[in-house]
Amino acid sequence: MWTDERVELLKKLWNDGLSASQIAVELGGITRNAVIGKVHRLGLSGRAKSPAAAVPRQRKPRAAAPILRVARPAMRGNTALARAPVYEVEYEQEVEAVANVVPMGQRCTLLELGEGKCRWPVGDPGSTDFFFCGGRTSDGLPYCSYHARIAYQPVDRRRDKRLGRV
DNA sequence: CCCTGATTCGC
DNA sequence: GCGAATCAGG
Repeated sequence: MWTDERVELLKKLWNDGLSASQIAVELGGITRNAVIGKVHRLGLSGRAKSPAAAVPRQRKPRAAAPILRVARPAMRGNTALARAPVYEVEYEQEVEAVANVVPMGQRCTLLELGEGKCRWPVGDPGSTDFFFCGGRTSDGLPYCSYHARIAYQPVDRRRDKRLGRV
């Protein structure tokens, strides 16, 4: 039922650049088809050419969130502990870099993981920004080729690579 | 496959 | 007027 109120909200959200499905969720109890249909009838159709570019995703909203780290391969017992402070800082840089590389489309949650999806974790598991890579697994490994490359390098080499000392 | 908006057409 | 089904595109 399109009350004046809901139509008003629809106009606002549509002009704010939200997608039809997002608006459908906001309004509730309605499908994106209904939203699109209404948008057409209102003559609001035709927006920004590239919605993807129009909606820049936020990153690093939190300044100093507590870091909960997941276990990662290639960590070597004692030495890992010794270099933890340094690694911590660099890990955040790595996350930022990786987060900008992994396409939105393939990212997935824990429950969405499955055979053939890269299980590499990106970010702080406690954060809403956290996600698993979800890329195509390579050669039966649980990682995509990109992350497999990182996973099987010793910590030292990985750090060197990040610091441009390769 | 995930998603996007556009269009059609029976209700 | 409404929106599910379908289409075309990324």
